[in-house]
Amino acid sequence: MTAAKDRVRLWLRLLKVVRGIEGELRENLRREHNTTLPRFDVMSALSRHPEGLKMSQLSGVLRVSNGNVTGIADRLGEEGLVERIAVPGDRRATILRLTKSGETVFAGQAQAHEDWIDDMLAGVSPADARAMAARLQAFAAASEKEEKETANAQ
Amino acid sequence: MTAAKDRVRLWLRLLKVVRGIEGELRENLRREHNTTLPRFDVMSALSRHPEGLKMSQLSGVLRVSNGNVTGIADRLGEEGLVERIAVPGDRRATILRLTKSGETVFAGQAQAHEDWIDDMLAGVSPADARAMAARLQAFAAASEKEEKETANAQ
DNA sequence: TGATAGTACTTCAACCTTAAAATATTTTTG
DNA sequence: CAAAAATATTTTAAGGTTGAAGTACTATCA
Repeated sequence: MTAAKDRVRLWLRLLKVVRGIEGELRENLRREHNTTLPRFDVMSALSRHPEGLKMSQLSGVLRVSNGNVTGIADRLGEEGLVERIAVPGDRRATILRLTKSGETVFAGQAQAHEDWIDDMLAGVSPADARAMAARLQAFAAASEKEEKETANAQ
Repeated sequence: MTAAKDRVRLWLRLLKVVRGIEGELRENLRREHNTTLPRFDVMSALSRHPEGLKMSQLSGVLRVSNGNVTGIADRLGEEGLVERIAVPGDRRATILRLTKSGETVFAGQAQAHEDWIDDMLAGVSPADARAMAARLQAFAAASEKEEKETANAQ
């Protein structure tokens, strides 16, 4: 009975902490780098795939809708930070990748991001950080597994 | 040096888990209750204050912008779930509160919300939930304290 | 091969979100 | 008291987000 209440309380705390950090990141990105968290997320994903990602792969790894990525890619493209590249052999698909300029700009943002997080989570020891990350990883893995099984059962 | 990387990894995991749960909640709210998370959040805050909250108090407790609450209140108002009430003695302010209908509707949503969370976090024991919630609470308190001191120092 | 199903992406309408500007009112203060 | 500062809310412009509909292309298979 109370178990549910305990879990809800945990969820609300989790949400509050994450939203707080997210808000501060958003504000820092805007103020110091004139960008947004979604743009940062897209560039971050692309930076981990120097050869680029198809639009659909990108929305897959970011877990956002297809149409969403279209708009962000458009705006990043206008600023010359990313470019769309045709996929040989499939005229439906497009690959998005960072431009040289995009790589340079992102490098600066990524370093700042790491510093901000390190600062905000300074109260968490590296050991605790690793322990919690491992727990969360286990939880996320279990959730995904269950999701798949549910999907298969349909 | 690695401390920063450990903390960033923790942050990314945290973000992933919270976004996953948030996404599922959003989808459930839409599918089963024809509403959204922001609307649920507003009604939840109001349900904890049966006498209503001023618009500014509401944006304060939800930690969102003023203009944001205006729009959500408008839409909830159109459906008769909340009502704006004049504040005697201050014609600038408005109090927002749940209508009878809003209370009834929210009661159903809140129960479903609790069930969903309990289900999604079933893998977390009540003891673990309490322990983590306490940690997060301490972290949030420390962050807020620091924020205040920084503000005062200016 | 040619209809049909499937895939990749974009567009659309509706809503959420913010920061900044605008409006209206109250409080402070010279 | 009148001007100025502060407060409470709304409006606005720009962007983010979704699910669904639309467009274009590719794959299947009868």
